[in-house]
Amino acid sequence: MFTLILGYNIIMKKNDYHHGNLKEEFLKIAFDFIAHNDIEKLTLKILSDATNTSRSAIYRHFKSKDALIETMIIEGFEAFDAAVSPILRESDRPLIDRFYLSGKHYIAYAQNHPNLYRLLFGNKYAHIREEIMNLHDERCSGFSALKQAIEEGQKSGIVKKKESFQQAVVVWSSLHGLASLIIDSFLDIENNYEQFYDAMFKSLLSGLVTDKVKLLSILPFTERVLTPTTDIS
Amino acid sequence: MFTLILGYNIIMKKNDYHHGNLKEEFLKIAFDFIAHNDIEKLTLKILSDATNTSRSAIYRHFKSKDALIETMIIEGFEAFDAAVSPILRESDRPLIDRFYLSGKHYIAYAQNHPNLYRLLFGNKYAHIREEIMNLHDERCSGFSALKQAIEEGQKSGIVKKKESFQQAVVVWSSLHGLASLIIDSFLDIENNYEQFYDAMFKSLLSGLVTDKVKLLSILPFTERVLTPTTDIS
DNA sequence: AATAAATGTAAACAATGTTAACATATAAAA
DNA sequence: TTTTATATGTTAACATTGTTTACATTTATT
Repeated sequence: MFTLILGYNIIMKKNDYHHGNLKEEFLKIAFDFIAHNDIEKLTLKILSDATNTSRSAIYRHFKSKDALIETMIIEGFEAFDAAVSPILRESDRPLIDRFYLSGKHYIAYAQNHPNLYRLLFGNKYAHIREEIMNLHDERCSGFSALKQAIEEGQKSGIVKKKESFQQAVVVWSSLHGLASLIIDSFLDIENNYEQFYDAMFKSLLSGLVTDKVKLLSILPFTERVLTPTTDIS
Repeated sequence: MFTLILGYNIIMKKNDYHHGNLKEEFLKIAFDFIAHNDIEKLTLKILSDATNTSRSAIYRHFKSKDALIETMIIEGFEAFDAAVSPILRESDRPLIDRFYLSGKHYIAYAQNHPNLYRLLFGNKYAHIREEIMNLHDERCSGFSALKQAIEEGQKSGIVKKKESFQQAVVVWSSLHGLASLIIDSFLDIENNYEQFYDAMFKSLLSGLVTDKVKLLSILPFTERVLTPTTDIS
């Protein structure tokens, strides 16, 4: 046992050997850290200090720092997916509403968890991400949910009958691009990103939807859900 | 003077003090390096080794590593801009062709210079980029060229009369997103990115262009320039 | 020719990820 | 229960990195 001093007062005593669940605690601290800091700033010292362990204790639970990051990426994708893709599968909701809402959740999640989003989709740990997943496996369920929703729209005559993979890439590119521009602060209108998303959604929709549906479905939906856009004509 | 040995032969003699133009040589080596390697792998040791100087020589020419990166960002944006935005200003070329070509150059430049693209638009050195430029100053001429081209289209009745800034953001987001997905290898069809770009361009166009132009201008242009898309209907 | 400025070097720092040798607590086997 | 193996923790040392300080040499200026 040793005495842990917090601030100026002796607060608690703590068994310094066999922490209990150090592995989970490392992960929790790491996720807490990137909630407010860039992933690049995360060091092993931060983790050992926060757990009152030695600098090499983490190597009993992760083979390397990269292995810790790998676990974070896996868990991160699960959390991201849970926030975005279930909406696409809500078959009782109108398809276009599902597109709109899941995209909105995509942007919102990126904005609320910028460091996690960069960890998942950025380049720094791409070598790790590439090892554990690709676009076509089931772990990337968000993309396949999008593709399936597009195919559902094709069957019901709402969506143009093109290659659904290509269509999904177009949609995803736009979302990823807007999310990236927002969180990497290219767009300085910070808390009003919705105007950009709505404008982008309208554009995407006009590219996706069949001509015969355009006049029927879009306009009522536009009035019902979208924020009004400034028409300067 | 000292003898520089390259390979097994004594090739040249070289004054080891006062190199001449070390600053430019550091930059050249750095740009050459990121042509084939990630910017994160660039170390000061690589630069000093390549110039046969000491590890601290670079501090006579740059205040810090970040200052070197800053210069690279400035010069990098100039090169990127020169490859993408002049097309938008070629007033003798049809506007839609200009949109199409400059976007294509955007994607191609990103694909051919992935590490430079990430340096310019990624998060790692965002703190440096933010210090030296923002979307609204003239150094970010690519964006304002896009915005101006959109406004030109509005005047001639081709482009919908909405907020041109918003429209430009939608276009840029899509390009940035697609470029990022390509260079961060989310799309494994490496050398056939054109199908994605063409699909995206069509989608963007249908969002930008006025209804009355849609049937007149797009279809001929589509047949003239775009690669045919697979229609699975 | 003397002096100042520019440009180079060498040596040392702290921070980082990592490993090796060692220590102790817990679980399993006797 | 005792013995032993395994899991988990510590300490000390490494090389690598960006950086600074003190010093050296070349070039430019007076």
